[in-house]
Amino acid sequence: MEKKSYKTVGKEKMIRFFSEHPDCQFTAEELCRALNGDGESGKSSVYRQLSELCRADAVRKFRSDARGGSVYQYVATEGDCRNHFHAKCIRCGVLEHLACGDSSGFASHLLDKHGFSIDCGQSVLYGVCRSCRAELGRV
Amino acid sequence: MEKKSYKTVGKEKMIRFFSEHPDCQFTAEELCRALNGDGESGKSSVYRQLSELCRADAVRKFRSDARGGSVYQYVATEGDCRNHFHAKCIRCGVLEHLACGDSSGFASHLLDKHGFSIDCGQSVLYGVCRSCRAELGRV
DNA sequence: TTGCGTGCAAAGGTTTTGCATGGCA
DNA sequence: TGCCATGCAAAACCTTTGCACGCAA
Repeated sequence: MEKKSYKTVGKEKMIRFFSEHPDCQFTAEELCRALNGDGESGKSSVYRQLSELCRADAVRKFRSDARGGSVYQYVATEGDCRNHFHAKCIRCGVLEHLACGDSSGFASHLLDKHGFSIDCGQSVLYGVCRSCRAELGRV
Repeated sequence: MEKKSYKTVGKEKMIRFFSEHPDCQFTAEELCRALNGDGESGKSSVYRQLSELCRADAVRKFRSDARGGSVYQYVATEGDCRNHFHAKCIRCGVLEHLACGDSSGFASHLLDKHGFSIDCGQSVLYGVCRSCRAELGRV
């Protein structure tokens, strides 16, 4: 049994914002600010829209290890991101899609040798990206 | 500049409790109960001890996906864990240390080909472990 | 008109912080 | 004796829930 759903400006604004920033992660508060101007109004609506989008697999929720909250990211091409790892720079925040052979090879190795079936969508590697390493001189 | 540190019974009890349960994860509330008998006294001390142990890399903090809290797990071999990946089962919570050649090989590949310097300590791969896959039948 | 979406406020849970007291060195 | 660790309470924080109103269909 499907539930009815109305098309509202709030929902559309969130989906548009997400689709315009496919590789970025946002906290709920950042989304409130981006969608409503100030940061106070409409928190509950943002949370309700987010949980609905998560249920529909259009957005993925990550628990941010840094601080107590969560971050949300658009799932642009659904099937795609499920099959490769992601590396997130802890300095500039960029998210890189590791869609290369070695990435999937490593996943196969984990499954074959360790019996571990990785959920790539949830698995984010943290480190420092190339350009930030250049800025820092050396890591 | 090092900070002084006193050896107290509270700290010792926590470290002993953790070392007696090396592969288990506990919420802050569970630790309060285990260390103090009841569940109410000494919450703040438990949190302070935990954050100190996390800073010392003796305990690792994971955000529990179920509800808003975190779980804490003892890190048996301290320095080692900085040089290999970890895979955490999203079903049973077990943490596997991927201290094999392919693991470090993948890290080298990320550095050489993608310019990405991974911080293994922060990078946890999420998936389903061997025994849970067996229980589930198939994944 | 129906009932879903919204905004506001309040509640819920987890973690942090302030402050006075107690205990280690 | 100095100062770190503790316990308690209060605050901060993120998220969920209740309720009345507005708006889509």
